[in-house]
Amino acid sequence: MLSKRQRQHLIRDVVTASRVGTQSGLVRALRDLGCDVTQATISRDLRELGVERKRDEKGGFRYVLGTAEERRDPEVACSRMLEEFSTAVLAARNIVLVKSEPGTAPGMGRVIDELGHPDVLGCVAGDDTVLVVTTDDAAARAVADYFIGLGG
Amino acid sequence: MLSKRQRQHLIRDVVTASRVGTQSGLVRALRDLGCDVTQATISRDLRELGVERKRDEKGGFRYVLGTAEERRDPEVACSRMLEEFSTAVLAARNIVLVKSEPGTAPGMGRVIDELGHPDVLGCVAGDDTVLVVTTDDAAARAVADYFIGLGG
DNA sequence: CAAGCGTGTGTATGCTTATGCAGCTGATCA
DNA sequence: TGATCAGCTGCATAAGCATACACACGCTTG
Repeated sequence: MLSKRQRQHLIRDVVTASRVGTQSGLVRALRDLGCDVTQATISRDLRELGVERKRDEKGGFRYVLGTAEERRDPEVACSRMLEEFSTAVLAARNIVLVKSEPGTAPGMGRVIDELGHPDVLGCVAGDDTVLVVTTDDAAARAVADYFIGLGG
Repeated sequence: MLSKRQRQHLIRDVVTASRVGTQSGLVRALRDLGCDVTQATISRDLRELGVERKRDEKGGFRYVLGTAEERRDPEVACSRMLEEFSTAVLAARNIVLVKSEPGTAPGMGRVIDELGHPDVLGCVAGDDTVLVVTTDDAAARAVADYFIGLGG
């Protein structure tokens, strides 16, 4: 008998590697890998792992690992993104410019949108720059400071 | 009897505004709003709308609108958003202004971004307005016409 | 008009997932 | 040691969702 932790790890692997879309399918897959367990347990495991069931492109179902972003508080997500990828945060007039590693700006823009910050009107992400438009000049400075505080 | 389109619009509203987590709950909510329909139809509607069922923070379920990038065809997504939520599309210089129902602009902006239209440099979404910046004046007119064709 | 087709819907039902309950196991503590 | 408790699991079943089928309606075409 595998431990709960091992089993859940296995579930992650199976879900990542194959296209299983039902819990009974998962039960079978796990049995083939030497882990005998029932659907009820799988149900609870999937919940604990944050695995989601989505439609795939052909209309069938598929379990997928929840993305990091979906699991987190938006502010935490934003904080991590800023810590990891931002290279500069500047305020200019009512615009905040967030410079980031090449290719990371769209994701950065997304988490910034997710924040739902009241002073942020919206943002435009290029490849390595996010332009955040705020309500006014003071708001831009405040938002920039906020981003810097978050890890930018 | 409401049209399918109206009903689906209503479903979006209900899903956005309240925390309904079952299809029968949705059936009740819609009945209260004067739309009599069965669970089977809701099931099909949710699929067509790309609505997802997720755990909320307290362990219960909740339906949520899928994000733009999770939908298959960006043009279809954009078209739906425009049809349902836009109230005006205007071109001014190299800017296209898309006016929309209050609160819908951020979503609208996202699907417009998703389009990856070559003449669109980026956009900024407020609460009920999306500002789309295009390469030049002619592009703005072309893009505005394109949006109008899509259902704006 | 009639036939044929596509779309939308409800009904009934099957499929899938969630969960109450009880039993087991291992840890802790007096 | 025995009592107690928490965590994990399976079983049985409830809750919830998807869909095959049949029918109705509107459109098109000959």
